[in-house]
Amino acid sequence: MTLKKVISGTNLEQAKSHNRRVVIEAIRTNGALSRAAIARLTALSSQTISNIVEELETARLLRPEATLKGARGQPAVPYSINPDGGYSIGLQLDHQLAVGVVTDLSGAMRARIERNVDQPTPTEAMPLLAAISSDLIATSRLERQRLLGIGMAMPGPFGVEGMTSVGPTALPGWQDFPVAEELEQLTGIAVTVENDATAAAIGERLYGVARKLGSFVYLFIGTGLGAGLFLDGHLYKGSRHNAGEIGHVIVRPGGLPCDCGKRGCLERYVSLRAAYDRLGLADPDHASPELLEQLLANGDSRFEAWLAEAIEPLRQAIDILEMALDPETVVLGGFMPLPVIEALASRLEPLHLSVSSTSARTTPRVMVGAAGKDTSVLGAAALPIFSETNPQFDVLQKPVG
Amino acid sequence: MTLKKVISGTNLEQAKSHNRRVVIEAIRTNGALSRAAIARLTALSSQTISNIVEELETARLLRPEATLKGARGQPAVPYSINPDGGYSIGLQLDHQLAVGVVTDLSGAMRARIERNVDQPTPTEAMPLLAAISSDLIATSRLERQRLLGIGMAMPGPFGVEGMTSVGPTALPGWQDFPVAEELEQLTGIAVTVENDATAAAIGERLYGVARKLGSFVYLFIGTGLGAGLFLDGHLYKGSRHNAGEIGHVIVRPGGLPCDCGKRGCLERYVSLRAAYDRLGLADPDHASPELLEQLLANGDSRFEAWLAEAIEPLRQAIDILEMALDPETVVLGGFMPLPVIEALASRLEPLHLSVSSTSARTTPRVMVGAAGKDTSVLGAAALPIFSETNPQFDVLQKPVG
DNA sequence: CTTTAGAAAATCAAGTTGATTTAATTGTTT
DNA sequence: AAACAATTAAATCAACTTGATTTTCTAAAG
Repeated sequence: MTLKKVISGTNLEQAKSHNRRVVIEAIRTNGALSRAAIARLTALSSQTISNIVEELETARLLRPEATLKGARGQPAVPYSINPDGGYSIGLQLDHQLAVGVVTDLSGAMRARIERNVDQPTPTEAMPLLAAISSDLIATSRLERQRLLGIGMAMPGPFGVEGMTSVGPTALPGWQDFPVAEELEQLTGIAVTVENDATAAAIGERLYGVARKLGSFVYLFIGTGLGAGLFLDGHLYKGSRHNAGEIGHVIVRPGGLPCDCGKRGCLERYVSLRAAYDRLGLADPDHASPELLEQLLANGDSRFEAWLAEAIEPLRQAIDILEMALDPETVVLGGFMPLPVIEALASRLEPLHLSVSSTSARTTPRVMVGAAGKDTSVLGAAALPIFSETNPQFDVLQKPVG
Repeated sequence: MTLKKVISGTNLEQAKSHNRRVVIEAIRTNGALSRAAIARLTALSSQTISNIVEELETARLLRPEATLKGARGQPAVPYSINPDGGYSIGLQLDHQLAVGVVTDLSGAMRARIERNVDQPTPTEAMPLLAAISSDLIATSRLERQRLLGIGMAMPGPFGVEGMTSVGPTALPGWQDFPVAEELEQLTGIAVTVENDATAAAIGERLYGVARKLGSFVYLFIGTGLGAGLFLDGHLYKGSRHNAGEIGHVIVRPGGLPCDCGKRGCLERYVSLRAAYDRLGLADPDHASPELLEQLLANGDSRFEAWLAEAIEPLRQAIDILEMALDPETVVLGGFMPLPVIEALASRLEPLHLSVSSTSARTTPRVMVGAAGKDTSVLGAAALPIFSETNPQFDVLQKPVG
């Protein structure tokens, strides 16, 4: 009989690792904090916090700010995240563009490289991505041992026959390609791969509008449509890494045919591709988001028609996410230009009645993401930082085997 | 400035509590295990396991089974969950019925009480529920100090204006009533309240078909329709306790009008109430699920028509849940009689293409729940047991304040 | 204006808890 | 008898807690 892998036990070492993360998280969400304040927030003793803060300071992850005077008692020394404590590389691959960035611990962009591609296959893209990475390391002259890893974002879903590689919103040829392993091989750096929506969600959680939220959904409007799910303080990726792939949910039974074989899929109405199609572009495979921004600015009537038609499916998407997941908020973003996102957002009201329609809300039901068009690369860069610093259940688990 | 409550730190005490739960969980999912086997599974040292097992044995939560011979080495003593180690009371309230049960640690029902009600208000129901509880304690003569708590299941959603108390699928008058607090007051026992779908999910996870699953969705077909979400080993309840309330998701834009004000809501097609309505019953408020079972057995043509019409919306519900959450499986159950659930399940194929349609599956996409018509009370009884024994992130957190 | 009490932050040193390590013992199979 | 697996016991170790102490400031009293 083979035994089921089970949640594993923990020990002091794991506990300490957790506590270290808790301290970082407390400072990240609240800004600079004194040792005493951290102790109160985390329910740990001030002595313990003192030890951890000292450790994190010598590791250069935290740095002291100017001593606070003006209150009674001994003046407090606030500590904040040291931007130079670590760096991360973010990569993003997409139908027409490969982008790479370096960010520091504060999420600030330190370098950026962009290369045009055209429906890249793995054989074409992998060397390019490796090259971008080494160029980034070279030009930003960052200390190699302070590099936390490479995070990569690409369109999902992953590994679904008849969906992953079919149709204009999917990247062809990547169906079962082991991106992370290959890129790790090529670069010698640890690689995390997520779909663009998940990456964007992490970005917003670490540095954007979702900084203080425990549960939210990032609705990513790109070539297709997907959602990144952050639930109860944890990233939820699904049992096969495809949670949030709601682009192919049916919102119009019998509606527009989709390449996946179904009719009336959400992303046939709300996505870059849906807009290009509605505009009747001659070469939708090479249209760019900037075009849409222009058309919006010009008040183009066909684009306005698309907007009007996209609103109700978008409302339904939000409705589905709210009803299924009861998040604190839904964040809108993606490759769709910010002005277009804002135009969509401003026309959403009245939203459908849902479990989110309660008067006792602290956050709006829908927010627009903070990171703009680089949301997905910046989010990708946030992935290694997130996995190194976020308090999560896994950290408590002893590695098994 | 008020500081954001943050994830709190941990210490040895919390770690031990976690490890105790891990041991119980290992035995629950795998059946009787020797100390050495537990040590291997949990990555804890055999000494640690020895200590914990001894402790749990004296607490009567575990009991030794017959020594295993036939292998090399010293014969192992397998330990299993001691059914008499604890008891739990499950309550379920609904439009026409109040049910209470006592279960032991193995989930076996030890007593059951049923009372008819009619659209009960809180003032009517609370004393009744308290009476059921004390009757259960008296008749089953259980040791009071081994009673882990009361779990209660009732239809959701909770506290949503214009939805919670509106329409035939909702219980009127409970909008903001503090059920748990009141019942705790009346009985002097700790009370957990969840919606029926969530309770059923926990039941299936502890004792049913979902015993070994890390992520699954329980689709509860009752008077209305809701889903219980078990994701990555944790119950996900949503930011306002209303996750999974997908009954009011729109599956037919412009379809049948719903009391919530929208049109084409899922539960207008798939629910007991939807079936009653489709049959044109004179008094749908007092129809019973057994009627549907009879009609199915008789091959009633109007009921067959409902079945046929319900399939596609049900497919869509499954599609939505699969795409949004990528679970290992979707479990069907609820107040709908088992033969009807099975009839629905057997007609589902072909399911929609989704992220679940991969050939590399270990579980079927759709399963029928094991607990039958008492699924929701039994699940309710499982709630206190779950919260006492399941390894979860919260356990590691030091209580703050 | 000076002094002093009070408060908050940070540190120190000893104490506690619970997992790990190491070694010994037991009982079975080959 | 030798090998092997399960269990037990004692000693050790890592990390958090506790309580006393020190530091440094503000505010009130004299």
